[in-house]
Amino acid sequence: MVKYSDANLDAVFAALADPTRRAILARLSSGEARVTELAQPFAMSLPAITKHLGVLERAGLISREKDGRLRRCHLDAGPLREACSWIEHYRQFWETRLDALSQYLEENESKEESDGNSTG
Amino acid sequence: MVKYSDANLDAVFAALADPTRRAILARLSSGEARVTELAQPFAMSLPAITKHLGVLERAGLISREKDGRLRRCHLDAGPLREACSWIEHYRQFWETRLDALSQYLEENESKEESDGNSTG
DNA sequence: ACTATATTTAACCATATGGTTAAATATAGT
DNA sequence: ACTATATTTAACCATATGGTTAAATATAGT
Repeated sequence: MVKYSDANLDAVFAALADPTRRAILARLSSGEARVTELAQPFAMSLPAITKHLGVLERAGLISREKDGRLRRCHLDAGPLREACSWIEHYRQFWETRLDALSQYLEENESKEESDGNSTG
Repeated sequence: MVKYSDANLDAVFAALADPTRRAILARLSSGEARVTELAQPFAMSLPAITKHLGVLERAGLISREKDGRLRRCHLDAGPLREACSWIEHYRQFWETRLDALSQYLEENESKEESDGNSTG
């Protein structure tokens, strides 16, 4: 029953393709924050953050609410639903280990814990 | 227990941000295909497709196997796992309807079917 | 060897992206 | 009104992206 547009997916995935923006979303997942608060952890100018917020807002992932001279930003996770459902479609392909890479990663993850094998 | 690099997520999400590339992945999910086969549905030159395949390959989402003068491409869904798990992290935010947008969309979806309310 | 087919590479172009600094805007506090 | 603070806008820059056409490369088929 999905009726979202492809264009929306474009914007959402593009927004997620930047580590600064993912970090901003992560931050907002623990509650709303003002722009300066969001900017604080980054070695980047405020205008750069404003731009990132613009990208996130256009993707529908956050909204900004004016509150006096500051703007409170909060997470709008809605669009992540369609992104998730797009990716989920491929779940079988990494879960059933149809691809070698996934298998390789699996093995390495286990090795990290146990490491009892002298395969090398 | 995720240990993937951020850079990898960047590449994966960026790769997914293009409708042509998502369509290519969709196509490959029903079995491997040659470059010309993949190119066929698109009103776009072959070199453009080659570039898209390059982006997908660099993101680890496909691999190309040389087979005579043609190249068989196949899906490597592995990297989608981390992308999925990143997004899944936010699942609560759209499922518990903490955000107004998600709620709004929900309502509109139901309204499409029932439409018995005269709330306006 | 020659020709056709499959694909990539090179060179180019327009636009988008991610950053900067300086200036503008809006509100809060006096 | 003046000053400080929060944020955005404008102008700019370098690089990335997504496309093009023309040429190169590799293999298949004769």
